[in-house]
Amino acid sequence: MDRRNTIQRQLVMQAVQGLDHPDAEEVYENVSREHPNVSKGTVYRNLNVLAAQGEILKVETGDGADKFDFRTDQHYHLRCRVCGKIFDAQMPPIAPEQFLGDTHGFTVERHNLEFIGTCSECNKSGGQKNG
Amino acid sequence: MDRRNTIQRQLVMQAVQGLDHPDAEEVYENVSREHPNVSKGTVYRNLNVLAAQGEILKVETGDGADKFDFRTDQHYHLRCRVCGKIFDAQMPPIAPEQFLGDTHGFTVERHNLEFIGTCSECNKSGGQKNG
DNA sequence: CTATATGCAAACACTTTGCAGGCTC
DNA sequence: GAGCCTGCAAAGTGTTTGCATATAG
Repeated sequence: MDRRNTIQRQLVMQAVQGLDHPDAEEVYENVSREHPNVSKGTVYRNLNVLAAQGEILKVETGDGADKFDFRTDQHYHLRCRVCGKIFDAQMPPIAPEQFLGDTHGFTVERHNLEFIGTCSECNKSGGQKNG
Repeated sequence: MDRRNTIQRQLVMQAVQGLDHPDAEEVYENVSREHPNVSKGTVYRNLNVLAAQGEILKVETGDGADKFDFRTDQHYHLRCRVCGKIFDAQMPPIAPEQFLGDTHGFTVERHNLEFIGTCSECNKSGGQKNG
């Protein structure tokens, strides 16, 4: 766990902070713009390192590529099922564990709550998709 | 949308009903046991058709392969971050939308709530993993 | 009969990894 | 200067798809 503060790591961190729920590809493009020599493998590795350290959040949507979030406090997301974009939900953290019955030995560590639907952009363009 | 009730489709449906949150691979193995000629592509296609028709539920965990669920009523899952298995949560459906503020034009259609942690099996074997 | 479904294999999207050399501390 | 980190490219995992043929309705 003896981590080093490489240029590449800093660039990846800055990209995540400067973008809105980017995926690895978007982070790579953003970093590449100024530093074309940084490889995609390094971007993936650093995203994982930063997420493991808790400095960023990996958002596994199960719908295409994973997204990354500079907000690490407990919060929830809206996910558009048409374009896949993620938005922060305006909603306070809840304690759903209080409604949870017997878990049969399962130890709950955290929870995810996501709202699925269509974003305002996709609503406009009438872009529908089965769902 | 003129669907046909093929043997393969029925076999896939039965496999999902007979297994506990299987992924496509498990469904394929289960079907193959008695019908080795059924191809994996057909299993994937039918899982998607059945999910689109609402006869089964596709559970996108973002952690490895998608899982499938014969329960289609609103309910929640516990997901083990060590072995990836999914369990039904003992918890009534909630209406989190009532806590949700301005969505800026995003139309919410449904929500997912999942609890992440370690299952009783993995607790026993002391199988830890970063998390 | 005809459109939907199948089997097969190749292609796909996203992510991880082995290796030799480079850089941080 | 020890060992984490990088760039590159290849490999890995899970899923979709093009095509010719088969089959449900």
